[in-house]
Amino acid sequence: MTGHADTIGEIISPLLTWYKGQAQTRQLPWREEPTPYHTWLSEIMLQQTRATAVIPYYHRFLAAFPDIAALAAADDEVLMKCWQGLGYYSRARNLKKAAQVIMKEYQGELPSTQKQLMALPGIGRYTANAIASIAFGLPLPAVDGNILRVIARVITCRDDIMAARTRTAFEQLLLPHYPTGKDAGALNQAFMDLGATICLPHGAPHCSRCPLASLCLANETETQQEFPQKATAKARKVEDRTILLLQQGSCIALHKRPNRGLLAGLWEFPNLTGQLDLSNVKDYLRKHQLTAVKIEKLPAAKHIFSHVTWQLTGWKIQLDTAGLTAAEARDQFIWATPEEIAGKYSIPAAFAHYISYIK
DNA sequence: CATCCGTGGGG
DNA sequence: TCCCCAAGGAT
Repeated sequence: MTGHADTIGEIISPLLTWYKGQAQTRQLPWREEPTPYHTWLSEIMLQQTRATAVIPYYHRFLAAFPDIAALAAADDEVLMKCWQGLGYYSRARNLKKAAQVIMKEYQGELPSTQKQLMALPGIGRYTANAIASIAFGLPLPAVDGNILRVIARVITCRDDIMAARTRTAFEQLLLPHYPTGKDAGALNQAFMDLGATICLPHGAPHCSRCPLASLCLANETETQQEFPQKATAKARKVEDRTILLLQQGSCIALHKRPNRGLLAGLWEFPNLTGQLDLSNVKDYLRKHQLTAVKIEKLPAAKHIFSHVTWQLTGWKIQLDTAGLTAAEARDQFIWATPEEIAGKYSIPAAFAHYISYIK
């Protein structure tokens, strides 16, 4: 791979020129005022997430938490409600934890070095380099999926881009060529824009419009589709779950998920492993000392997470007033109004689908 | 190094 | 419908 040092050196200038010439074609709110806080927040939100999905969340989050001090003092329920639907919820918790460290250790100002940034919760090597380059002008390559794809094509590298050693090798390859100051962040963002608009991850890349086309080996050999190489992903597990909409008047039972694992700390409708039939549901109600006035089967649904698939069935159950006083139900559930479901409790997409069946 | 951790868009 | 995958990080 070291044999490609010349090529890497040659892509910097045309890429920067291209970015400066067309940068405004991608209007991204975090580029308007790239303060350290704005850059940090956007980079966290953008982890494994498309820019178009992030934009509305970015605006809402900054309205709720305009600065690091506000974030450090965030109410957890409000914080998670701001993140509802964006996924990878530990990102939100880590943002708050890091904000508290920044208030305590750095007088409310985000630190600028790679080492200090990487010590903060939720910030790894990529995000540290992105913040350090964009917000502080340090010459550090932010090796993300875009850079991996672009470079793998330019030098026709067949190494598995999911392997950590490949990321390290690409960073070392780029490092000696990185500029300082505004160009550092511009170069990282140029790679991101090129990856998002020209050197596409699927379908045919737009090589005719690419500033690197003349020195790209994949373009020269018309092998763009062969890169980047990636180890085949492991098959997802499939799990059956049954969701219960327990209604008491206009209130619905919610349960808080454990603080670790999938959808940690978020709110869910009571649910059980397996596909429950009507007699199973009646057993469940008896066991919890709940009396149903009406039981209704809901349509099946499927929810796909990154590593597991839920095959969902659902039951809508109208309870009589005893539902509120049964001991186990009282301890395990809170009874939320539709307004609280909409505006207060953070309910992930896997369960939010069933909200439409309430009432 | 492998596994876990969400969601929605696009081919 | 199915599969890939997007500005990754923590354990």
